[in-house]
Amino acid sequence: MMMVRKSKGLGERHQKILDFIASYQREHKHPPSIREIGEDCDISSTSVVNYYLDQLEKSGNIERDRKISRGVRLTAPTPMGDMFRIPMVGVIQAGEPIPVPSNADFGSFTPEDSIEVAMSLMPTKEKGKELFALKVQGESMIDAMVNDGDIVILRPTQDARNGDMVAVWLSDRNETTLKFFFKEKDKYRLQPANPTMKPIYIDKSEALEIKGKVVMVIRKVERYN
Amino acid sequence: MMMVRKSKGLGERHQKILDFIASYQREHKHPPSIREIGEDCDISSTSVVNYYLDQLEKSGNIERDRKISRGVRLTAPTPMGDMFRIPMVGVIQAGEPIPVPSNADFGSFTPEDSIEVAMSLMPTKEKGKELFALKVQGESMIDAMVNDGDIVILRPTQDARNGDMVAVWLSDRNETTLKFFFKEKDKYRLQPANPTMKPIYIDKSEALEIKGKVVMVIRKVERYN
DNA sequence: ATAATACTCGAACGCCTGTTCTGTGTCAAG
DNA sequence: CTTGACACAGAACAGGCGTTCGAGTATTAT
Repeated sequence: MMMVRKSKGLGERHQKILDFIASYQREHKHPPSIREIGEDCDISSTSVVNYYLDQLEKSGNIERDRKISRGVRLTAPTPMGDMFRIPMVGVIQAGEPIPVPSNADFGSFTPEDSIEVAMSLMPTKEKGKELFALKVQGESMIDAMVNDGDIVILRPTQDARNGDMVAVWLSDRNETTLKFFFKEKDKYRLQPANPTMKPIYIDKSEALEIKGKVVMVIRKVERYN
Repeated sequence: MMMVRKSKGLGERHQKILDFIASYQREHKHPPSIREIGEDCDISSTSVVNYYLDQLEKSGNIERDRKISRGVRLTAPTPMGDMFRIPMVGVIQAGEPIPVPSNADFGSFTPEDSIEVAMSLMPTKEKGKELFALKVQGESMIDAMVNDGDIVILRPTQDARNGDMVAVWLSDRNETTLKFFFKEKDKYRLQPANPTMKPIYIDKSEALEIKGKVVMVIRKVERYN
């Protein structure tokens, strides 16, 4: 017959250490040292703290940077810092060209004119790319299911694959629009996102400038606050 | 005549240090040491790094925990921890009721079934509230400018003010819908977000269950990645 | 020119911290 | 009883790290 001393994987000691790391991190903005953990959890020896820390690492509750001071960090509750800052470079509306930022602009973003998006929300490996955001002005994009005030996040590009939602400038028509892009035999098909609406066709002779690929749309439904 | 050596507040050296701290933090999950900064920025003396760090602290670009190893952290680009974790409790579609989570559910969110939203994106003081997210299934919400696959974030509530976008369950019609809510003299007007579409009117005798107020809509336009 | 300021270097000091090793007591299995 | 895994203490070691000081050089103002 075999009896376990502590119920299962995590004993009371483990939990207390976990809690302490979390609260310490919140308060000090950086992780505690082994000795600080020991002090709080009434462990007089650093080796014992190390002992538990090893277990917590094996069980996946924490990560450790060995040899490095205060190299403990919680795994689960702290995926933080994983936010993406995207510069808000202007507005997008039917009658105006799309303001695509130059590469130089990406370095000097102004915190006020940018939005933050959690990385976990980002489509796969769109992360790390140069993205920019535009605020939709007017109701000219409703056929793309994008409303006035919405924020569209795009990645600058000149070409698109079939099925991509792109922002295009139709210089012949002097118009900016958001559509799904399909290249067909002798023309381009620009399909509205709203399935009840019909596509428009652009002859390949017509000027069609793809400005970017839409990565995300964010709609804040706040009202007079 | 007065010439400034470096353009304004931040010189090239300052900027490089700032950039390095940011990239190091991303890669190592913890801040660099003074010596590591010096190595990267071609500064041979730790005192010089300290010299610049002091300036960056005074100018408010970084925060320092003196005496503590790797106690540098960016202030501006790292308002981190300011993310909101919202439980994804299910799907919303025309033919199905809305799964509103019980209060107890909010505590035990599963990281996998939740999304993170930067607080700066949140409508004013929606922060700290109990919010939940639903994934839109089907194209039945297109009249609300919400497409298949979109994520709607709502705040549970039973009543709405005029102009709020609400998620309602019309039990008489056995239908879930997202509409702008207006209370009129003898009936409710449910206005589609798409301005080209007509509102529907619900008599006050009909059952109209408001399940929540829409706070945000997020559309990820990723395609087969 | 001269002085003040900004910037840079190198080295040494000393604390902080993670690591490791030895030793003790408990408890259950053989 | 012996064995061994487990939980813990204490001490010592070695390296990492922030701090400080003394000194030198360039740039700018007076």
